[in-house]
Amino acid sequence: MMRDSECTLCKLHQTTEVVCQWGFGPKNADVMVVSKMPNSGNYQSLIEDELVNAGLDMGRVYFTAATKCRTFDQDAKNPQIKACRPYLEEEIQRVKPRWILAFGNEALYALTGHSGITNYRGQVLAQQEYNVVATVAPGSVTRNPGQKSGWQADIQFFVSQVLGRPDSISIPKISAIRTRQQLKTLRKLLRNVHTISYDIETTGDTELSSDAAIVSLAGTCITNEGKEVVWALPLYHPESPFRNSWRKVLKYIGPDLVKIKKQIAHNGKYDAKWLRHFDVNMGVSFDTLLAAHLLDENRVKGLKPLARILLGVPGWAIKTKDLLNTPLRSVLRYNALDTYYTYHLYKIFRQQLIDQPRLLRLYKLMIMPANEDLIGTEMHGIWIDRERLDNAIKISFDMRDAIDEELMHHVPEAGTMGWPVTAKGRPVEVNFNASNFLRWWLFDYLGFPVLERGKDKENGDLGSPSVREAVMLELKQSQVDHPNYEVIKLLMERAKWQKYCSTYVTRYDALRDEDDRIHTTFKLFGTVTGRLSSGKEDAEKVTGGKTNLRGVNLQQVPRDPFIRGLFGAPPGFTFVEADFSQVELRVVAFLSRDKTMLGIYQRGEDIHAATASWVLGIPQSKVSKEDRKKAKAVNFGFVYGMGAKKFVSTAFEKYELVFTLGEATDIRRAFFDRFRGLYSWHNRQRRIVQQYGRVQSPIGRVRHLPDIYSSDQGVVAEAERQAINSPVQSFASDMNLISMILINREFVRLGIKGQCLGLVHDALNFEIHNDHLGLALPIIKDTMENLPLRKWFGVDMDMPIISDLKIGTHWGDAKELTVEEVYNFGTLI
DNA sequence: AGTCAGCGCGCG
DNA sequence: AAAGCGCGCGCTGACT
Repeated sequence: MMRDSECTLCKLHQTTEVVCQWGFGPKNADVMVVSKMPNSGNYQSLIEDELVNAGLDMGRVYFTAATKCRTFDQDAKNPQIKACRPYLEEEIQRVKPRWILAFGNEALYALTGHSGITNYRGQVLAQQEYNVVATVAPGSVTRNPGQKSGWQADIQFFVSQVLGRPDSISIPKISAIRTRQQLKTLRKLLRNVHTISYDIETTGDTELSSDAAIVSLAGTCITNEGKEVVWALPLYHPESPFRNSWRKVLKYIGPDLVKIKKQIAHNGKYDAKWLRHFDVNMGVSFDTLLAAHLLDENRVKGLKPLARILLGVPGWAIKTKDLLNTPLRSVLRYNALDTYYTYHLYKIFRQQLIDQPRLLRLYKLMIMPANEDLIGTEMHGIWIDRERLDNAIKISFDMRDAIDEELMHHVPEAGTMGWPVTAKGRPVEVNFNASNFLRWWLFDYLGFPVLERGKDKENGDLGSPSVREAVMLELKQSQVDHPNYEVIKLLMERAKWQKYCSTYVTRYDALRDEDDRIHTTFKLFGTVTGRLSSGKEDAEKVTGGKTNLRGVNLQQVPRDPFIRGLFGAPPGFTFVEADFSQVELRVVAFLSRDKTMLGIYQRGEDIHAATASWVLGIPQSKVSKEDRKKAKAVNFGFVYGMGAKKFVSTAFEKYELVFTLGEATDIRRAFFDRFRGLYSWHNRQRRIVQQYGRVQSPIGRVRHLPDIYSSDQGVVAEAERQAINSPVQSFASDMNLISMILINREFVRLGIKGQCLGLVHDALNFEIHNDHLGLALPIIKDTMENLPLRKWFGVDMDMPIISDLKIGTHWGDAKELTVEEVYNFGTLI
């Protein structure tokens, strides 16, 4: 196959200026660079500079493209990439490169068939006759400068692979513990070390499943004489000499293991939970993942990419999903290298933290103590009322099925004209979820108007008609006279029950342990602002798998008492929710120094009620709960940079309120007239992020915003809004985290039987023994309202902070306590 | 049977 | 010219 300037294999030839442009470079090159399309001068020199900097000789590089047509303004979609592949294959056959560097998703797809550049970048993807390393496209780096450092690291990695450079850290000698004698020696060693970096390999998804076992345990130890020793201990692996006695072996070395002063791990909460489950009370005094995140919240945090980028070591991955069928030798080597590289990352991150004392303080005072507390929270779990759950499951399914039955009356016979078919040509099943069937039925068959569409398809077709809630709401208001009007109302009601069935009640049931508790994972590295995220352990994220999934998101339990009322405290205990009142807006007032806002809080008023009374023109005493909720959307939206247009849509979608664009513009203007200080604060944040490329919360948590240097105005504006929001969201959630730590400490000190069950951004949930409520409630409230911010961080919070407490047998029906009740609980009952 | 992207919606 | 911020996850349909 030769270059064909008349090529019509795909539609791109219709719109391109150059059809089928061949690559260039020496015909015997052993390195090939493949990008999205024949590169423009700018990108070409950007790439060449990077490669030369990394030490690659351009004389051995051939440059070409995934699709051979020049298509500046449009992306080539997968069908077009496929159509163009023969040309690329022909080129590869001729040049015969050993190494190929792929830029962007299109090149990745053309070379490997994978898509999803963020998942595949920066690693060797071995193909038949050559190796591929992929990274993001140069265009995406200029658009999002935040990607630049990762992009450079990928290119450096590629070049070091091509050149076969010696690794900067040599692979250590690993002692495999295979005999009783060696086990004894290991125990002796453990008694003589002050630092260990440790890691385990496990059988399954969760330590709570009945067949859970630890396959191997490894460590990198530093002896009191300063010697590094790397060892790996086989446990449950089939080839392990300790296969049948692995728990005894663990028990044998456990006491010496836990006594080691410095315990380092990467995402150690995971390992610590497993070890504690098997009675080895291991801790984490330095977590390299958490350090990496605190130092740069945007970076990749996996051990492998960190080791690649910072230590320059080659990959050492094995298939961790199938450890029991992997030779023991490989498992032990893998396990040991994890600990060895973790130890070296520790040395780097420790130094970086020492160089940034504010971050070091956050790390020592907040991050690591919180990590320890969360181990307890996750292992303890949250109690779910089984009787209520059984009932809720029944009702949810009954309601949904009853609605389905109603809806079926409006469904014609299968195979009616136009009824959608599967790829194989069979008629699809009736499906009232957002499916092809529903779209056909609603818009074609029943004839409701299409109000909104999703993104256009890859082949250029129009996007599918949207059936999202806002669209249904619009139909509900505008189609009253439609003969099938009731279908709309039924579908909206159905969506709620369907979500309950699929996402909540059945999940809760599947995840409940034998003590009716649900365990989730709280990530301290899940968000760029420092909030926690909640859900599954990364290791347990298996797509398609329906069984044995641990972790539900405890931060998105619907407020509907029907669902929230399922969670609670077991008999003898009380559920307590402690909520920071309007904390983000208090922080906004604190940071912006806006006089009106400061006044509202200093007078002890409620800002949402104040806004509601102001917008509606009624006295604050007449503001209803609903009005206040609406005002909340106004406050948060405008404070964080929402425009009038977005305000119109959220007001309708969330509250069914109709504003014209003009009215919204007026409200927005009036809002900033009222809170003038917000203007200058917004501008200040913009200046700071423009100048430094980052912003900080009052206690020093950093948000890096390299996108501020983008050439795209939209991207810049986004970074500016993030610069406004981040310090607020970050500070508010850190206040919550610090509260948890201090409350736990106080509980321990006073022997209070109380357990923190989790954090929901600006709220803490507890389960407290009934006998200790009188003592615990004031501790919770006092701690949250009087955080040692001045002592710990030199921050003077001249702003009243209020914590509202609710108690009940269940989360969903917890009742708010008055201040009086909080402080006199013991005597009031 | 597993993987992936897009959509949509739960929470703060 | 216009632009709220921060998350996790279930379902569908296309693909391998």
